[in-house]
Amino acid sequence: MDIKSTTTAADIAAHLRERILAGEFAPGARMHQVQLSEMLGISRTPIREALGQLANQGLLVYEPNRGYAVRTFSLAEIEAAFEVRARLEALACGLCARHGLEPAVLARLRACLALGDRILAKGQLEPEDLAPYRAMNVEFHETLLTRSGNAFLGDFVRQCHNVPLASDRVFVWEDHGVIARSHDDHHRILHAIEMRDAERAEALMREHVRFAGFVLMRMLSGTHAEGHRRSA
Amino acid sequence: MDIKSTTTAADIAAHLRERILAGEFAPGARMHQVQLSEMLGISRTPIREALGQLANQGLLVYEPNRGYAVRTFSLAEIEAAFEVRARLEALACGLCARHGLEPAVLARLRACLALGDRILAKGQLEPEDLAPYRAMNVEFHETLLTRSGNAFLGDFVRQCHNVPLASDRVFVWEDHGVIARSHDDHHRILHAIEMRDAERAEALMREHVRFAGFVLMRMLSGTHAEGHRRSA
DNA sequence: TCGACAATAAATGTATCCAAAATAAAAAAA
DNA sequence: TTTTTTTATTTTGGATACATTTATTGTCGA
Repeated sequence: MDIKSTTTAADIAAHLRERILAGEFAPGARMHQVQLSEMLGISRTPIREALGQLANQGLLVYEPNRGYAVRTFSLAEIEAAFEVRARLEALACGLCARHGLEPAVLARLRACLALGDRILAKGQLEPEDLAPYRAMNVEFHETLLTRSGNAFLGDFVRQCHNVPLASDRVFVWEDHGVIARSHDDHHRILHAIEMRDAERAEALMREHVRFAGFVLMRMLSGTHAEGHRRSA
Repeated sequence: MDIKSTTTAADIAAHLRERILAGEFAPGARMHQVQLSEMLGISRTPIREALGQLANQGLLVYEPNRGYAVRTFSLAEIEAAFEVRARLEALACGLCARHGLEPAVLARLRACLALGDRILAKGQLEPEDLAPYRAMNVEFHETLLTRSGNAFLGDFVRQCHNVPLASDRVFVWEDHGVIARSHDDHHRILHAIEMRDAERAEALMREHVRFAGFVLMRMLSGTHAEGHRRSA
């Protein structure tokens, strides 16, 4: 369970981050420094630095003289994270539409849409298609964030993105209808960007993220069945 | 130049943060660990932890094997920070209007407005009124952020708030007309919240912050001789 | 049996030491 | 003189040792 020999604090943080998001460290679990240092074969100093980074990224909580623990996110916090994401990704989208995107970037986004189309055209989501679709989805959103020209958006959205991942790992986006609807959003969003319609692109992305949040909340809470209204 | 004897890494980070925002460490300046440890009379270990925290908060930049340096913010980044702030504070404002605020909170906000009214009623901003007005302004915005019920908003906005402060020119809002207009915004914002008009509260706060950003950008991009360092 | 207090164990916080990398400086070659 | 190479110094990164705080547990007393 040791990591590669060239270990810097950032590497350790990334390593632990993966394992936390994978659910290997349960929410609320204490992150003992000596235990981790023995587990990874590294001294406590870089471990501490990595834990501090993760705490500042919001994945761990820290109490003085009591150490770090995996942060637990309430349902309300997950909802709050999606609310913020919706606004920030909408802003990124609007910025992209406003100042326009380079042809190469647009081509890459269109390629994302085409891949999603191919996967969804089967009418059913094969298990082996899940990872490619997720990667495509990440690239689509990340591209808009980075190409918005506003560096804060990406940083904050990534922090928000961790929240549901760290809370519970019992959700899979396997519902074909939900994904198809979400992917249709992508089409309309990119179209609005190409048309340089910032207002529309912004509104579409906001609802797109809010819809994802709604679906996730429904999966996590299990009972909320109230419909999610979408504006055209 | 030493700090209090009970020094934890968080204390050191706060201490350095103050001094960075006060302009004591110029943007781009390297933060030498041994130098800081001698300056503060503390060993390097907690210094390193504090620097890591500040870097994660976005006040410092870190390069492996080259250490930390005070981050420099371009004009575009300052503008970007205001753009994000505008959306996030608008969201906070809308949330407050949507779910309503407790009477005690509303009373506190009204007290803020009253204080601003008293200060502005003089027709001219006295130097001794600047600090109280600024404190009032901070309390007004912070209250809405914390009472929005969305913890991410406060965290992110505070990070954005550091950006213009960390630029090497910090300005005071000395123009009576600008402050009067800004304070009038406060009135209209609170009124919208009291009326539970979330849409309007959101739009007002968005424009309010954007206006502040616009004014600041004008000051920063114009002849920098007009600016005044923040007084201690 | 239950609670309070004390002693032990464990974990965190800090300081110091050593190694590796980077920067600066000095010497050698063109 | 300029460039390159080598050496020395500085600075950061990691490991270990010590101090302080917290948690656990065991004992005593009511």
